[in-house]
Amino acid sequence: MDAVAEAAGVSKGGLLYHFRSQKDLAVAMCEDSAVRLRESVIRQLTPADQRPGRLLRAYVRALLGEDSEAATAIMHFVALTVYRDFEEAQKVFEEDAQQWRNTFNQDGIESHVWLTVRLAAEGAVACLGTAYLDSVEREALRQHLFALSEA
Amino acid sequence: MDAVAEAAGVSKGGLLYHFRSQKDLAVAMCEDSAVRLRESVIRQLTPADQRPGRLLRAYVRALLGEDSEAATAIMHFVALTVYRDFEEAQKVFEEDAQQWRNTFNQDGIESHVWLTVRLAAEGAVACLGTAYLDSVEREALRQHLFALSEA
DNA sequence: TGTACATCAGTGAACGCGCGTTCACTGATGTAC
DNA sequence: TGTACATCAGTGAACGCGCGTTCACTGATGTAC
Repeated sequence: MDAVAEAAGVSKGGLLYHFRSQKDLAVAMCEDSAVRLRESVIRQLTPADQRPGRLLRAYVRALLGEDSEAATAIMHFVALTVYRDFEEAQKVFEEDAQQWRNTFNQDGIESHVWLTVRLAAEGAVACLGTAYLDSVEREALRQHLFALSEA
Repeated sequence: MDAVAEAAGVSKGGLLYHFRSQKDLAVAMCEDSAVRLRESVIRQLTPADQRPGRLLRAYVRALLGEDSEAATAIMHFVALTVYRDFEEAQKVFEEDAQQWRNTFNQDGIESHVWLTVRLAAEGAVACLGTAYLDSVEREALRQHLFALSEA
């Protein structure tokens, strides 16, 4: 709460005025991170690319692109992990998950392909900033995921 | 600390006798989860399978197999996420990461392939128990990752 | 146009509870003589 | 073989600090008359 209040430039009391409790704030943060990730992916859609898998490629760019975009993605996956056992947050994620399923199913590629590419990108995001994925591996993965999305 | 002490069948004081502080305990838990995952993967190695990618297939089985094995994997990836900014824990993970790189490089398949399959499996583990991956998708992914590991 | 009242978006001090940590103590086991 | 002392693996009560929450209060803005 201290950290969030400071980052928001508000007193702790002021923060609690907008969110009745820490749990409320947590749920709001989960919602926000989901929305931000969605917006980030949409920003990565390029009009030039209209082939099947264009959404998937935008997803990969959002997750494994420049660091500023990746930070958004990291936040969402950290939230998903940290609030894994927090019921109210899971409800938020359920809706988000269903939306993604729907949009990926309209992307024109087989579901086991987008599942693989998408989860590989997410696995990579979870490893960003850790010793499990260096920048060379990250770039190699990016290229291979683009290739897979064209099949 | 309460939860760990209770699970270990010891008083909180007794727990602190073995680990000088909560941080010490956290580092030990990270080490333990890394070791357990490694053991879990080794258990999944089958003598019948000597083709290239056999380690990768064992990895996929350990992460996406029966729930009892998957729980071990989940614990490791939750630890990696939760202690993302905890220096002492990252040192543990660095060594683990290097070991995995070495063993995968001896598995007889191209690095961008094992990177993709491995990260997809890890991404899936992170989603297990959440709304982002149901059991049908999990099984479809498993089969596709096996297929990719044969190429 | 001025006055009175209401609402809103906060402040910051105080509270109190949970939780990590400390500490004096204990019973069992080992060791020296 | 008995005695004295040391070490080990804990116990459980107490401590104290951090942190989420509450609350009385405030200044700015809006509204009714």
